[in-house]
Amino acid sequence: MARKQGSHADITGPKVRAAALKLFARHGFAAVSMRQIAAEVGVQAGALYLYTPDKQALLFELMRGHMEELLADWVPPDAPPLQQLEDFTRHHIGFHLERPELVFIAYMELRNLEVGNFAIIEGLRRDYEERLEAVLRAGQAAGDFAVPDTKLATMAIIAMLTGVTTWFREGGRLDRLEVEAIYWDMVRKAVAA
Amino acid sequence: MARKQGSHADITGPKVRAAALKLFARHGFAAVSMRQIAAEVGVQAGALYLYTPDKQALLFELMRGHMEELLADWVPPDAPPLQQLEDFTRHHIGFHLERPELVFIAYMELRNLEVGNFAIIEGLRRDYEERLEAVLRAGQAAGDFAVPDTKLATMAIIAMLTGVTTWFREGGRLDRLEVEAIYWDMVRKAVAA
DNA sequence: GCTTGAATTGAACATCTGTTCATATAGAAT
DNA sequence: ATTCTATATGAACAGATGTTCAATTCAAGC
Repeated sequence: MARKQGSHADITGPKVRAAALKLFARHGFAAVSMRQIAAEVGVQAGALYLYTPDKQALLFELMRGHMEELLADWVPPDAPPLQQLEDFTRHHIGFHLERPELVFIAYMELRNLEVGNFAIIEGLRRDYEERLEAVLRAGQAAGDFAVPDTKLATMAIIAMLTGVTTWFREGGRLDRLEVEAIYWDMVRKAVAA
Repeated sequence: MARKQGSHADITGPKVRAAALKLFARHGFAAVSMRQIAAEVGVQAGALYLYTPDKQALLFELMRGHMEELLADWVPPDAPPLQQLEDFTRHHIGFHLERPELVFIAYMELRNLEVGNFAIIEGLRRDYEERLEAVLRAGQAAGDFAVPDTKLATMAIIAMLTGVTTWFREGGRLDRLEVEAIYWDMVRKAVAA
């Protein structure tokens, strides 16, 4: 029987995830203690275990949620490969710039996942890469692209685009749309026939 | 007065750095204890402090050595910008593939550096980026390249090239020279006039 | 054979780790 | 007013943490 408005569970739960996100991104999973997360939430360490079975699950759920949102948020539009690639490029940059902390965690904390959890995240990542590679293969088959190796091109493009999160600062010299345009220019030329 | 051959200091010192390198790369700086490093060396934890003032210095010296070697190992050849860029591309990939553990640490453990150490490593990294950007600017001025923004192109190229270390496996489908050639093809086209 | 001193041990330090659980609190439902 | 229960506390657990240092080892130089 759920409590009504007075209940704190609906508030504390998200706060725990938000605190873990912030602190893991800032200091790294291994360097953050459950007591630090609890302090950020404004609660004692023991209370965290009402919202997560353990510390590992806190990390895993952040990463799983991120990857599943990424996969749910982009499907290739019904358009020629070149336009699909532009859509992918702009979406990848935009999506990642909106979630710098999750991106950081998803790329840096893979080695702190237990083997089973790692396999799941790796699988989701491969699904995402596969979507881009399918676009490149289609464009290659259609003669729109000249990509000597679609697998390498996939990895190269994703690494290049994700790198934006390492230097982009809101309010800096360029806004997101300008960055998207410049990167799309480079991607387009890199795969051009 | 240094001991002669029987001395262990000349052997244990490098072993300590090698053990730290291996374990930091595998599990992350924060997740590795001094006792684990000592066990890897075959020594007790206390003995490590004959070779490093503390754990932080162990990390910092690994990163500093890596960045300084990188900077010492590549200077632009006396050649046109296009050829300088090819040389940079191939060298960056080759250098990084030869040191996967150091690369991993240099990119993942920045947040575990104390502020002063962080500033030093960041400075070295900027020096390296500046070298690539100078090549791009020269090529742009000469009309060889059409780069809308040399700073962004610098970051994009470095991210793309460094990404190779995340998937490359020795003995895989492609060898280093093939990878270098494919990446050079993409870089060349991405900046082409 | 004795002395010297670099190299190493192993115990000790105060503090922190993730997790559990009996107990307390306080708002909602009766 | 009383009961109920979701929510939270705070102490306890067994062990790990980085670092220090007196005591030990043992080969080199005399």
